[in-house]
Formats: sequence, C-alpha cells, structure tokens
Amino acid sequence: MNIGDVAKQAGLPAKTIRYYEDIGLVKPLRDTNGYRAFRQSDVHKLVFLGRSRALGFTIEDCRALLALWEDQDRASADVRAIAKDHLAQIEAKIADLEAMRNTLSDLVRDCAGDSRPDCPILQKLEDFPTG
Amino acid sequence: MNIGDVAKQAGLPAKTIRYYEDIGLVKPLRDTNGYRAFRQSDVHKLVFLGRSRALGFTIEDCRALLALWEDQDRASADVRAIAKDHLAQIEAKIADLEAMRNTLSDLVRDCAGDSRPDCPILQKLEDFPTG
DNA sequence: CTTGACCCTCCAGTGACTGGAAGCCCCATA
DNA sequence: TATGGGGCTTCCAGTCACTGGAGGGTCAAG
Repeated sequence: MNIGDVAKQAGLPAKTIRYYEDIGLVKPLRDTNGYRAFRQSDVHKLVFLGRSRALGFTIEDCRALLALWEDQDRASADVRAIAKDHLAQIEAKIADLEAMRNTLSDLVRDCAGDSRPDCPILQKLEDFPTG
Repeated sequence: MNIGDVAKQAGLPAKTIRYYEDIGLVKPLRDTNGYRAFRQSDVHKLVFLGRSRALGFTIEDCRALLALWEDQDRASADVRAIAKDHLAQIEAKIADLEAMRNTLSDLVRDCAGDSRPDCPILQKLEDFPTG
C-alpha cells in the first residue's frame, strides 16, 4: 500500500509516517520505483502508534509499548508501569494548568476590560508569586 | 547589576535572560568590559516576564503584555482580551488532559500488572478511537 | 503529450529554552 | 607575581515531534 492510503487508514499525515520511518518505528518495504510499500502489519503498527500518541505517550514511550506489543512473552507489569508513570505526569500537568486557570480567571474577572488604562491583570503580574 | 544577581532576583536562569535579550524582550546596557549592565527597570521587566510565563502565556503574549504594561494610555480591554484568550486555551488543554487521564486510569485499573503477557492496555490501544 | 495527483529526498523552522565549548575578566590567596 | 576559581562573553547544537517547502521523479487518465 502507498503512503497516502496508509495515511487515510491510520489517520496520520504522510509526513508523520515518513518521520516515524526515519526514527525507526516502522520499516516499510520499497517498490522498485522507490515508493514505500506498507504491509498490513505496518498499518496496524501505525494505528497503534496513533492511538498511543493520542493518549499523550511520548515517542519513546510508544517505542517501548510497541516493543512490548510485539513481544509475546512480555509481562503486563511492564506495560502497566509505563502507563502508570504517564498517568502521574498527566495528573501533574492537569494540576499545574488548574492552578493557572484559577489565577487567570480571577484576573479576568477582576478586570473591567474597558478603555481605561488601569488594569488589575497587569497590576497582579507585578505581585503574583513566580512559583 | 550583573546577570548572575539579576538571575537570582528575577528567579530566572541567566541563560534565559540572555535569550530574552536575544529576542528583544529586555535591552540591558553594557559595561566597558562587555558585561551586561541591568538597570532596576530591566529587573522589574524580567520579574514581570517570569510571572507571565509562570501563568503559561507564550513569549509573544508576554511581548504584547509588556508593551501594554509600559503604555500609560493602554485600554484594559486589550489586556483582558489576551488573558481571556489564554484562559480559553488553558481550559481546552485541561479538557484534553482530563480525557486522557480518564482513559488511561481505566486502562491502568484493568491491567493486572503481573508477569503474565495478557495486557488489556495493549489490547485497548488497538481499539481506542484516535479522536 | 500533457495534466494533475501522487511520491521521493533534503533542508529549515517551530517554542522556549538548555548544554557545552572556548575564551576573557576579576578577585583573593600563596 | 602566579594561580586558581568563579563569573562573564559568544556561538553552535540539541531538545520534542513534527511541519512546510523546494525541487524533482512517477503514474494513470484524457
């Protein structure tokens, strides 16, 4: 299968698929004309990659998950460890963003937002602790 | 003041301060020996920048906020517009991350995490919609 | 034979830094 | 006076995961 069709099936841009080949995540064959020739198993891998990335796993996480996915003797604990770690990072990021959101929505609420120059947002940016 | 002291006062790495000079956010003077010579107003600006960045504003947002901060005739509506926009982006990002967290924590919960190879996480990564 | 949709490679840019090399400057101590 | 250590300078390269674009080859239809 050519890259365009694969892109549609996997829901990934062709550029991204070429990039994934560059960094060794997929290894499609080549036709005599130089075009990439994807097997069904390559497409399957790319779908897996797309889904893992959509869940926010890093490329290196994906590489590890892919290796485990292909290893019939893997221990589910290995997969779980990666996922748990990632979950913790996501939760930390959510907490950060929620703190930002709370501060920001206070600021926005307190600002008249009219044509006058006095603005509590700028005022608070002088006082707000850097964290 | 030299860059090391400024870094301490503003709570920013010296490297970052040099970078901010590179992209034109601060314009310290220079001593005869070539060292950057920061005025109090430069330090004040850097503190402002640190706080804006801590709230997740992009550098370009910071540039705009800084310009407004220095403009005595600004309208508070301009500041509010930037902040509101940023707030909306943060909220969108939180929603994304919460969706990820929910899916992931389901996966982690369902995985035995032992030495056996059957793993619902990998299984679901074949089924989970890319979104 | 031409048109247009594919495909290829390679290079550069994104955002916001961060690390490191190579070298100058300044001060304190032996 | 030498030396050592820290701080300062510039410049280059790398991070992450792509993305855009130039320049050119390939293929099927009309």
